[in-house]
Amino acid sequence: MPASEPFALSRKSASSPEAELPRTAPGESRVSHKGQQTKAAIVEAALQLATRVGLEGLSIGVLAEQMHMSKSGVFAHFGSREELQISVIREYFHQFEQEVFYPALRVPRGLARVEALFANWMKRVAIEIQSGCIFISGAVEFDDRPGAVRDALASSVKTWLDAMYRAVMQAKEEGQLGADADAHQIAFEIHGLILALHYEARFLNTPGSITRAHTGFAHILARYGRAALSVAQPAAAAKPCIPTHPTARKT
Amino acid sequence: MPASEPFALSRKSASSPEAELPRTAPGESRVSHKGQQTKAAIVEAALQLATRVGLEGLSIGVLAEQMHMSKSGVFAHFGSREELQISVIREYFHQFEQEVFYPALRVPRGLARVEALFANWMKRVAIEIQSGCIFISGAVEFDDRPGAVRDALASSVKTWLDAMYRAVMQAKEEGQLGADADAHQIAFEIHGLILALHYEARFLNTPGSITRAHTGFAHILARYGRAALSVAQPAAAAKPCIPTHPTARKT
DNA sequence: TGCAAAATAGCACGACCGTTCGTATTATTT
DNA sequence: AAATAATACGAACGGTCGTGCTATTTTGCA
Repeated sequence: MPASEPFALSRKSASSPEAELPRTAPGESRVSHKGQQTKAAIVEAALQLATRVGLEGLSIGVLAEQMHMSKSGVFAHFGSREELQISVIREYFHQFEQEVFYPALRVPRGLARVEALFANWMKRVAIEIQSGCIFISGAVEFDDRPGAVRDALASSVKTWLDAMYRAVMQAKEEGQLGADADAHQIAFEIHGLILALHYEARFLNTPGSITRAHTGFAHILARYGRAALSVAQPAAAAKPCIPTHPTARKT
Repeated sequence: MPASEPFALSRKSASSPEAELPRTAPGESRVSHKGQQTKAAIVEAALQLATRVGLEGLSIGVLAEQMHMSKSGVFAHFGSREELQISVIREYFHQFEQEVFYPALRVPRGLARVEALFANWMKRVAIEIQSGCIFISGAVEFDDRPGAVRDALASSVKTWLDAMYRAVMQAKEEGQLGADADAHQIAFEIHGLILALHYEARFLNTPGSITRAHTGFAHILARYGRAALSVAQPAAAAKPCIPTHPTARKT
């Protein structure tokens, strides 16, 4: 199981809105699920650890003592450090999917969905200003290091960026963006806003970064068609549909 | 010598256009300069190494064997790994200054200088797509790790970003940008373009990234005032004044 | 309840790390 | 030329890391 291709996000159907615990429902129930439980717990702890210290800084020893387990006990679940790192990436991608991508699918395709995707993305990054983001730290750690980890990382990121691109493309097809709009260019500029936000807010502690990212997004939309109203209405977000709205945030 | 504050870039005067070798001219000529020579050579090699593996990946052992020296011999020049890392940051900042900042000062202040700064910055990042950039990797490695290294890194980056901001501010003061232009916002968006270029070109190998960064910059300028002509003329750059011009590059 | 299998612990290994220390080899000055 | 300081070396220390073994415990099913 080379674990390279992405795990979903390309399949629009994707019914399951919430499926956390190990599958106990269907046919196969042979082996004990105790192992899968603790493995899931380990991955969860590893993800939390990796967001702070990076995938490279992720150490089995530290992870073990945090889990109140022995090093070898933790190690046995993965067989190698690489496999642990890949499991973390897979888990992170899954959370990203659930928090950012799927909720935006409930918004009609077009500009509204693009705005929902961005709003959800921003919401996540705003949290990651404290914790860190392994898609960003991982890119730096593995940009010169070929291997399975880099492949899993790159394919995950590409899958997400491509989803963003497709949403922009749909908005263009629906005539909401003007025929001259370059969807790849737009996706690139949006990506830049997210990266600048992460850099300036997390590393430099520059105040007002969140607002600037939102403003930058409005600028991008304002360049094409009559997207005037969209500037003030970032559209629906995740579950609780928090009224949280930008244009004035602390950090 | 805590080595925290930036090293120049804030002083506009800054006569010396080229001062490489140790100062043998003025009064103090006391100690031998053999040590300083090899130390400079070590720092140079360390910088080259750090751009590829990061400041955290920089190992004294590897550096030593690359210099055909013993570990302790290399170590003695710095006294600690931290001091080595800080020396690397200082050297990188100095090179950045020479290649990006000072050449743009020979261009008249205003929009032209902003374009020159960006053009020079892009030229450097285009090279760093292969080698890496310690301002970017360092931000990821030290965003959660307080200390002297982080301080040196952050102050260097801030100094440069502030220089960019001041250039935009001057363009605004000269009426070339429109009174509604937010200089901080513009600097933020430019920073995002550079970061997106680095991410997509270096990590994802996305073709066309360089062109997209240039296009994004043109979009930013086009939003304010009648900067139509400026889109096609990125202005003077470094020494050789290479005719290199964007709008069509491979990577 | 008993038993195979899965899960975990314990231990040791080799590799690499930054750092220290005593000493030898140079360079520079007197 | 002798005296002295600056450089460099080599070996070793304590530490952390991932990983490979072999026991031991725990789990789930008959």
